[in-house]
This record gives sequence, structure tokens and C-alpha cells, in this order.
Amino acid sequence: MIYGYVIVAEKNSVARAIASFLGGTSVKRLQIEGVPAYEFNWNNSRSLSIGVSGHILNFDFPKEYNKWNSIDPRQLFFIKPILVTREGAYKYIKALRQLAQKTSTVILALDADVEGEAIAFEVMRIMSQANPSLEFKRAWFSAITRTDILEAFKNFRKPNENLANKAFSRMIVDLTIGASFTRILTLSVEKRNGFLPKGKFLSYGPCQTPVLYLVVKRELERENFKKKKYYVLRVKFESPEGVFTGHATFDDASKANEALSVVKSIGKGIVASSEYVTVNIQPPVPLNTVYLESRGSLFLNLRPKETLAIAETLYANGYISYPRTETTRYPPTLNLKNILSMFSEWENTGWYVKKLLLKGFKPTEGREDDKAHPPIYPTKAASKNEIVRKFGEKAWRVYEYVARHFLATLSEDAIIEKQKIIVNIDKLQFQAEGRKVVYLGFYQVYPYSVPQDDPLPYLLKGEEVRVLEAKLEERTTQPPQYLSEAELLALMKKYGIGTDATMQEHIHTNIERKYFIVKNKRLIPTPLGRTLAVSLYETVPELVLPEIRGRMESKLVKIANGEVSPEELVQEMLEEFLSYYDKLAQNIDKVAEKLVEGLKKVYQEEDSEASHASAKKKSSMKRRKTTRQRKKI
DNA sequence: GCAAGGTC
Repeated sequence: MIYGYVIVAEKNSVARAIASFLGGTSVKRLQIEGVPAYEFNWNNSRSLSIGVSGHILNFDFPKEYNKWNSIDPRQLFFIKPILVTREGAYKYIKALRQLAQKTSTVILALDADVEGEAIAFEVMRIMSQANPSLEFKRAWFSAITRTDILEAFKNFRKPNENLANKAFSRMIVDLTIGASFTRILTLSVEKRNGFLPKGKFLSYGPCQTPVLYLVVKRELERENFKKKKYYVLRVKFESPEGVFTGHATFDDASKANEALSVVKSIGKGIVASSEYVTVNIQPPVPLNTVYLESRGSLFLNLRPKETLAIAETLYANGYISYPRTETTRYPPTLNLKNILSMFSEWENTGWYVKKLLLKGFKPTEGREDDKAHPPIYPTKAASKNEIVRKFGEKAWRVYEYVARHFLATLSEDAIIEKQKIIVNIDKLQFQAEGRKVVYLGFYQVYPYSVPQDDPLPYLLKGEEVRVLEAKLEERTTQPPQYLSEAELLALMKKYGIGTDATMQEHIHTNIERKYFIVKNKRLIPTPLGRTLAVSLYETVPELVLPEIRGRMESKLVKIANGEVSPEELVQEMLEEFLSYYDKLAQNIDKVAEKLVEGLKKVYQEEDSEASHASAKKKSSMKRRKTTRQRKKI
């Protein structure tokens, strides 16, 4: 035996961290089959840690069932998927097999969640094939900090097959229903020669399709919205303390006009009530992935997919912590003061940081905890120059946001005075609302949505105010806007569609499939996406309703709790979806007919748009050419 | 050519 212990982590960064926490200065870096690994002394023996890259194995159907044209998609419900090696994962298998020969004890240091447990079972499967006498121990830690790691390596657990089986069952169910529904939809339009370009298909998925439904639902709500006229009477009042504007709303034009003449003829009003209430605005809770993505969309003008990609780069280069996390509370073992101290000379916030360090601070705390990763926080203070030079301007936006969000979570509340005055003129009531910022608090370092002063004068009940001006405005109620990405992310979270790491992908998949587009930060269905969502809803609503994913999840939890066997539950879930499949299959002609229409619109329009765009491009190129030539002369 | 979930 060469190694007393071989430690397998879910990713390289964790393998490296474990080595440094356990091995101190004895760590030696090496490569096994091209995979980075770390040798060190621990527990009186030479040990080695290595990271895989998430899952190593995946489910797929046996080859003969992947011939779309000769296999009835319905058959997939009766075929057991097999485990295959993931693309690019073979080097990890080779490395693990090699290490299996060089130790007798393997410590499974994967993330503390069901996916991590599933990966642990993949590792065990691979390694025990190479060496059946291996002993496996599970290290369970909820943060990659020295304290948590040392604690986890004192008290090992047993691998928990129920947890792993929950993940494996989800994989099997998702593959089966995804593949069967995607195939029946795709084949139905292909049979009709339905404008589907080569290599494209019509996909269905238990996450992507409910996401589409949410986007389409909003479009239908807009269309069904009944606009209504209403009337706002705005009155400018003068008091000894200052001028302010109150308003009253009417549904009816004649009543509004009547009110206007009353206001004009009386010409003054009495303060019926006045309120000046201070309220605290709490700083945001510690940052998780979905919140970062939604703030990216709202404040930084970045798409969720882009935000996450940038965050990953910043993480890989040591500027921020691991960006895929649900957690919104700092683990007690994270040294916030050390991180804060790094920022005492940063971007004009130095004075603020020094004040916090001097006065002391208490971090905000959210409710979510994925038990695997801490919230996202900066791990290094870096200048704008440095970040822009290395990763570009967009990366600076993300880094600066992470840093400022972190500082905000340690900051004091902002204090706002909310103001409200009601003025009576005869029997009419006019309301005025205002606000005054009393103390900026965390907004001093978090300049993204700073409340603005819009104060009212300080008046007492019974005071008389004079009418300076009265204006009647006709307005129309407006339909809701198309969904924004930030709203969609919030809805996905509410319904439990996708995970922190995958939500942006489900949005992206729909865009890729031409089911909806993003325009001015709003999500607009294409005729194809709309047809798909509507016709599925009309045939089998269960396939598109957003609750579907949450219901699957709560069933799968029973596997993790050991209340039901995975085989039994997978069988039950597949039977349910088979009945949906049969319902859809009965109506597939009708559905396909509509889908062909949608495809026609999407792909033909794209063609004409593309030729349009290329013509435009050509002419602009011509223009550029001429200006360049001019410059030369 | 399918999904969703890890990770890069």
C-alpha cells in the first residue's frame, strides 16, 4: 500500500482545500491520468486527495433503443436505462482505478447533498471493481473551512444508499419522460415534413416545459387583459411648510369632472390626517446563486447564464467563493472579520470598512441552507483595473456586486421616514405620499437601489391648505408586462423547478429551442413555444403545470427517507407519465398540426430575417469600407 | 437527436 488514505472530492478545489487543511505544509501536487491530485501526511500516513468533476456516470438507454425512427417512444417506459461513462469522465475512472490498487481505505469527501451521495456511489462502484476489498468511509461537511473539514475527518459516516438512490431515481425518471415525450413530439412533425431543420428537435422536459408554460401564461394574461379607463385628479396644495401634491382616483368621468369643479370652487382643504413613520430597511441576506443571477439581470444588465459563467471564472481564479449555492446564512466557522479586513483599502469603501471593524457588526441571516456550500462572498480584494484587465468589464460588474453585497450583509439597516397626508375638500379625499431618507446605512456601500428623497411638508391634523392647481388626467389600466428573467427565476424557485446551478440553463434551453426569446430583458414566447405550451396544456395539463416538478420532488424524498424502495417509486412515477403519454398519443395529430404551423412561422421568419440581416450587414460593411478608404486618403 | 443534475 502506498497511501494510508485516498480521499475523493467532488471537485478539484475541494481536494486541494482538504489537502491543505489536513496536510499543512507537507502538500505535494501531482497528476494522475491528467487529473490533479495532492499528496500529504495525515494521521501518521501518506495520504492523497483527488477531485472528480461532478458525476462520472450517467444513465442512457441501451444503443438499440436510441434509434428514433425504428423504436416506438412508448417502449422507453419499459426499458431500464443503463449506466454509461460521461463524456470527458474517462480520465477520472482511470485515475480512480489506479488509486484503488494503492490503498485499502477510501474517504468519500463529496458534497453533503443527494447528488454528492450519488457521486460517492459512482466512485465506490468504479473503485471496488478494481479492488473489491476496499473500505469506504464518508466525510460529511457543510462548509469548506478548516474547522468543518477537520471535524468531518474525525467522525466518519457510512455512505447512505437511500440518498444516492433518490438522485439515481430522478435521473431515470427524467431521462425516460424527457426522451419519450421529446421523441413523440419531434417524430410527429417530422412525419409531416414540418419545417424542422436537420439536427433540430422539439424537446420536452419536466423543468424546461413548465418554465415555458410560465412565460406563455403571462402572454395569455396580457392578451386577456381588459383595459379600463380611470381618472386621476391631481391637486397641488400650498401650506406654510411647503408645497405638495395629492391625488384621488375615479372610475367614472362625470364624477371626476364633478370633483374637479368642487376643488376649484372651494379652493382649499383641511388636513384630515398626517403620518410620519420611520421604518428600517434591512440589508440583503447573504448571497446565493439565484439571487446573484436575478440582481445581475436587474442591476448589472447581465443575463443569468452570463452572470453564472463570470462568477465561475472569478471563483476558479480565487476572487470569490464557490458560486453554486442555495445557502443564505454564513456558517459560524467562516471568519467574516478576516474577509472584511481585506476590504479596508478597497474602492473608496475603506473608511466604511474601518468603521465596521471598529464598531463591530452582525451579519444578516437568511433561511436557506443547502448544507454543502456557504453563501457567495469575495475571497480577495481586487481593484477594478485588475479585474477588468484579466477578465473584462462585465466581470468587474459581477465581482463588485459580490463584494458590495458582502459588505452590505454586515452593515446597519437604512432608515426611511414614510410620509402620508390626507386632505379633505368637502367630501373628497386626496392622498399624498412621500419619503425621506433618515440614514443610508448599508446603501453607503450598496449603491444599486438607493431610495430617493421625495419629502412632504410636516403638517398637523386640522391645518388648512390652499389649492394651487388641479388637473384631471385620463389614464388606462395596463396589462402585466411580459415576464422578466428575475421574475421567472423567482417563480422557478417558488415552484421548485431546477436547482441553483441549473435554473439559468432551463431558461437557456427554451431560447435554444426557439420556444421564447429575450427582448429588453423580457421573455416573449415564439409562435412555436406558445403552440407547444398551449396544445400540451389542452391535451394533458399535468405535463406543463409548474407544480409538476415539486410533486416529483416530494415523491422522491420518500426514497431518501427510506419510506419506499427506489424501484417501486420509479415504477409508480413512470406509470403516471405513461398515462399522460397515452393521452398525448391519442391526440398527437391535432397537436402536430399546430406545431407545424408554429415551426413554419419560427423557421421561415428566421430565414427571411436572416437574409434581411445579411443584406443589412453587407450594406453597413460597404459603408464602413468607404469611411475607411476615406480615412486612408 | 431526448432530461436534469453534477462540474469547467
